Amino acid sequence: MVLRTHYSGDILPEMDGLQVTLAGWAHEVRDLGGICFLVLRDREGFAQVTLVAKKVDKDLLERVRHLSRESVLLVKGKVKGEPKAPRGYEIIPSDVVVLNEADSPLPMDPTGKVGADLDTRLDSRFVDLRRPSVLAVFRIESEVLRSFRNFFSENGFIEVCTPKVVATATEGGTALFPITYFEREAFLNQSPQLYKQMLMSAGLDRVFEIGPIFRAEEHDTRRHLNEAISIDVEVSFADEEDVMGLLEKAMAKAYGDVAERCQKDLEALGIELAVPKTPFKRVTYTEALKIANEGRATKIEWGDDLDTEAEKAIGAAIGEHYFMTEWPTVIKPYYTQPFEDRPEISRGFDLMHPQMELASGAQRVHDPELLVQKIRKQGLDPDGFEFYLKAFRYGMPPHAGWGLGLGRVVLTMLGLENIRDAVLFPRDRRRLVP
RNA sequence: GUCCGGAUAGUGUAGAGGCCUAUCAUGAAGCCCUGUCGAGGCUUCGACCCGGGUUCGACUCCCGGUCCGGGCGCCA
Repeated sequence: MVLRTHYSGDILPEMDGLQVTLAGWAHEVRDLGGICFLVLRDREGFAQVTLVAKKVDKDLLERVRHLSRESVLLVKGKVKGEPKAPRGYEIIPSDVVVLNEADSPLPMDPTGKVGADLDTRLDSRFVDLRRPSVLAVFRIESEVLRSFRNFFSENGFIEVCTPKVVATATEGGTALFPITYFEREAFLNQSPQLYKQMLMSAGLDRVFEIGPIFRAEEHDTRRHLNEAISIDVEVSFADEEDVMGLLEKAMAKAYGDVAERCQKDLEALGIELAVPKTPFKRVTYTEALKIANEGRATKIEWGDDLDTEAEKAIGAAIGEHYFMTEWPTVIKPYYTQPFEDRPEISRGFDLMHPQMELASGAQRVHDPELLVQKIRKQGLDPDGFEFYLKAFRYGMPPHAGWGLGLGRVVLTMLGLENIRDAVLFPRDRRRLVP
């Protein structure tokens, strides 16, 4: 049985006289003596509950006056259209039921009158999220997810779920979290990459997955976490240009959907969202390197990965979303297809926001011989990849795909300062709780 | 990992050897108040991260630790 009849946001001044039951938290009590205002907060906003001393039951007034902030309440009463009240209405209560009392003092101030450090906020995330501007980020994130799912659905994709517990450090390179799997050692997967590819051999043709990835790197920055949500896509009989096209369309649609459907949340954040124009610019690695090396003391050599300074310089020069293409084959993973006529350059790409990398993808190697060769070249043992390589020997179509970080999409979309602001319960080098 | 900065009531802060019995806001408790909307007024409560050192005296200076923030690194 749902206790409430309406959210605060559902009520309009025209509903004057209607009997309603609201459920939520005691945001504030303003006692003026002869009149007392209780502000009830729920997910959709605030409702003012007005108690006039002379007209209301004495016990009820005393109870409301002594409510502890953030106690959970049921307010039964009548809607009264009232121009003096916020949003043009107030509730004249017949009863206020305390469902659960909140302790005092609170671990942080949910009204936002007094600030709190990010660390304090994350320690008490359940209170932090009671602030509309904090909740707004996650409603927008929900809309981004909805938008991507719709986009994939409209484009003939199958949504899949691949295992997060895996046997081997499949891709090499990045550090994995080891776990105990009965009597064996296992790992938390760093990417659904290999599984997506196997599903191409299976003939699923177009798949996407939205799920967690885990990286045991000891990075300590505003844009890295050890657990992240990846939006992963793989498409058969397609090349890198095809999947870049999908990615930029999906991104523009996500921005468009948020701009259209999350106006209240954007307002709460004070953001006017500009939808990026498609197609995004294509910048080759070689061109980007030229920009990065301008006026730089220690030049980056062709074939080296770009450091943070370079990424920022290029981002500043381009000023909008762009794809970085034609990466040197040596700095891309083994499953990245090299150009047939110029094997030193690959069909890998990154989707960049001026501030940071958002996604990375490629036309994949589908020839098993070449794949084995490239695995060896990367210093890895093909025997460990047998479960994966097997899928390439019995009819693997050419395919391409990408992986996009959800947190970074939200972070850059909303201009947040820290990836931790875009994740409900972030996991980093130090934080494992809550 | 490394460099820089920081740690003061529940929360956010001021104070830079004795002025500290530590500032302000918020909060909590109480009182006054009939239209508040960050209500207002009055009273009360509540704190110097840990360990060592320097000094007559340390919240303040020095050393070490822990934790936090930022930059970089690491990040197929």
